[in-house]
Order: sequence, then structure tokens, then C-alpha cells
Amino acid sequence: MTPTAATATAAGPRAARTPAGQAKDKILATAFRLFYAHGLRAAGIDTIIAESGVAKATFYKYFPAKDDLILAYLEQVDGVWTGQLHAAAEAAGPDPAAQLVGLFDALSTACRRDGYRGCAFINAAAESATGTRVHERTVAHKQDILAWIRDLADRAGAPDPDGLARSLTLLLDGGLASGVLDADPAAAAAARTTAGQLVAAALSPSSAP
Amino acid sequence: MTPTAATATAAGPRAARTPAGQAKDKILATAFRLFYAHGLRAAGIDTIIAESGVAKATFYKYFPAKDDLILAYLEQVDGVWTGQLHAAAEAAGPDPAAQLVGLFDALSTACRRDGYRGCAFINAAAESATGTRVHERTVAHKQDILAWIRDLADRAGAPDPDGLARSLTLLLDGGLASGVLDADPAAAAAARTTAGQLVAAALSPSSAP
DNA sequence: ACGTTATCAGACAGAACTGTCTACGGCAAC
DNA sequence: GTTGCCGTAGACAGTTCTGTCTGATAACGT
Repeated sequence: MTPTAATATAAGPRAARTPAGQAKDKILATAFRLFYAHGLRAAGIDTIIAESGVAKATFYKYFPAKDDLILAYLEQVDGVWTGQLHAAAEAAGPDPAAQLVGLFDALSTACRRDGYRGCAFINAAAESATGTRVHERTVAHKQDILAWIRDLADRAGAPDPDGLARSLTLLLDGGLASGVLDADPAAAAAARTTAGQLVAAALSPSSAP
Repeated sequence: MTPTAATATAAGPRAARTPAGQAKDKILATAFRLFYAHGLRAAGIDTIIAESGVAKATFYKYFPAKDDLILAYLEQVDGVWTGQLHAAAEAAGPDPAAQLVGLFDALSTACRRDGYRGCAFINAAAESATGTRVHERTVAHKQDILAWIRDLADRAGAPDPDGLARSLTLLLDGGLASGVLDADPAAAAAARTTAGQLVAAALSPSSAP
């Protein structure tokens, strides 16, 4: 019954203990990095746990299954990316028409970042079957973005806000999707330019006969 | 040493034997279906072998590693999809400008197909690390498409064929990428309409000051 | 008829992955 | 000080995955 029990395998008690409550954050940060860099399936639980520096039991306390971690990851991505889009739009000034074009700056910025690998949601959807929670979360994200852009188009006075929003999201998704192939800033720039054309054409008087 | 050795486990000889030389085709057909439907990692070798109805040894004779099968799959996808794009373009008549718009009919047709799950190449790239053979093959495919569209734009007399081709491929990739989320024919139709706008704008006299 | 070639059947190895469980140590509130 | 709570360490089980190997069997060319 002595502390130095016989069966104990060395029992090294030193471990940079994670402060209470921070374990979850560390796990999420690591998951964000590994899921995005390698994909949902390629990033194994064991690796995430090891690189997080937390114990396995701690991990499973917060995320009972890998799917729960993936969902939390997508939630985080949604917050970050939506924030970047809104910020880019607002940086273009108060005019909704200008914001419709300005939001494409978020794409340029993103594809210049190191380790850029396209849209986390599209990548996630490519790895998840239709109908799963992961897939549904991705669809919901894209619908949110579409609704937001549609609202901007509406406030910009576009005669067909749905159509304009659809065109712009296609362009945005195209830019994001091609990001998984090569992070070409020229593609992002082209997307912005094209968006400018489309917005101008949609708002020009001649488009309303 | 007798033929009816003791250790032999029953040795059931009946099996719908695949005619010589057709095993490879059967494997490829099954791989096409499973890789596209479930993703590269989710589709396991064992499942592909079982559904192909071939023996494991036969499989590994033709495809020494899973990567080889994936590459063959991508090769096949490239042939099919490129063929559909060309066919759709040619169906629009001999005018290159019309072909630039008409090729988007391939997108509409594709997303109406049962089990449509977006672009096999984008999905594959989402699951493969940068620099791998699979990833490189995807990049090459997209470059081929871009070059073909650029050529059409050139022959259509666009003042900036590179820019127009870039815009159109963004649109096409956007339509394909959103296909992994939901196979919405409206998105494909919008892509075609938008392409029409862009082509018209690029070729109108006013665009050349 | 005979030999070569292609295929089938499935056991097996070795690794990786997800998830469970036990045992123990520090920290803070009471 | 004692009592919980939160954390660490890591063994373990059960599955799945890729890839290898053996041996038997059908088809085909000569």
C-alpha cells in the first residue's frame, strides 16, 4: 500500500498539467489545425490527442465521439470565415453594392495564408455522406452565406437579388473550391473582378427594361 | 502430399469466374462507383474487391496499391467528364462563343443524375495531401479544362481570353463544388445564365475602348 | 492432350483507428 | 486536513484497413 507500489509502471507523475477548463480549447485548436490540413478522416483521434497534450480520458470527456469534435470544428470554422467575410464587406464602406464586391477580398486574403487548402466546409462535405450531421452542417453554412449575400443584393437595389446572389456565391464557391488545388491569388483576384462586373451589370439601368 | 490434403478447408470450387482480361474492368467500374459515392478513404479495398466479385490476388495483380486504383479512377473520370463537356459545347453549334455557354449544359445534366455528388476531382483533392500523385493529377485536370476554355475564348475573339476563361472556370467550379452539398438544378441553370452574361459582356464592342 | 495463364478462395500479418477502463496525482473549497 | 473534481498516463479491446501468401481450379492456345 506504499505509494511506490510494485505494479506501477514507473508512474512518472510529472506532466505539464493543463489548467482546468482549458483542455477543451487546446483540443479544439489542434483539431482545427489537423482537420483542415489533412482532412477529417486522415486526422486521427490519437494524433489530435497527442498534439493537444491532453490525456485520452480528458478528450473523451469533452468529445464523446469523433463526430462531436468535427461538429465543433465546423462551428468554429463557420464563426471565423463568416467573420472574415463580414469584415471584408464592411471594409468596402457602407454601400451594399460595394460590399458585394468587397467581400471577395476575404478570398484573396485567405488564399494568401500559409497552409491554405480551400473551403473547410466543401472539403468536409466531400468526406461525409449525405444526410450525416457533418454534411447537414455544411449545407446550413452555405445557406447562411447565400442568405446574407442575397440580403446585400436586395439592399443594393438589384432587380433580381436572388439571381445576383446565386451568381456571386457560385463565384465565391468556385474560388474556394479551386483553393484546394492551388492557392492562386490570381484566381481570387479574378473572382473579385468578375463580381464587380456582375454587380455593375445587375444594377445598371439598362438591365431593367 | 495427396491432392486431397488434410488441411484444405472444404475447397468449394464454385465461383462465377470472371472471363480472362475482364477482371480489371470490373474492378475499375466498382471503384468508380464506390470512390465517387463514398470518397477515396471511405471506400475500402476489401469492399471494392467484394463488390467487384474478383479475388484479392487478382486485384493486387492489376493494382499493386490503392493509390494505383485511385489514379486509374481519376483517369477514367477525366475521360468521362471532359467528354461530356466537349459534347455539350459542340451541341451548341460551331460558334465558339455559343460553345462557351453551351458547355454549362453538361453541369445541368450532371447534377440531375442520380447519386450526383459534385466534382470527383475536387472531392479527391480534398482528401489528398498537396504534392501526392492524386493531388497533382487533379491539378492537371483543372489546368486542362482551363486551357480548353481559354482556347474557346480565344477563338471567340475575346479581347482578354485569359480573364474570360478564368471567370468561366470559377463559375464552373463553383457549380461543381456546390454539387457536393446539394444537387440543385437551379444552381446549374444560374451558372449557365451567368456564363451567358459574361461571354456577352466580354465580346460586346463597348468592352474594347 | 497438355501446359500456360488467369482467376478464385480465404487465411494471415501488421498496422492504425476508435473508444473504454483503471490507477494515480495535484488543486481548491470546505 | 479531508474530500471531490479535474487532470495525466497508458494499457487494453475490438474493429477495420492494406497488403501478402498459398493452393486449387477453370479457360485457352498449341
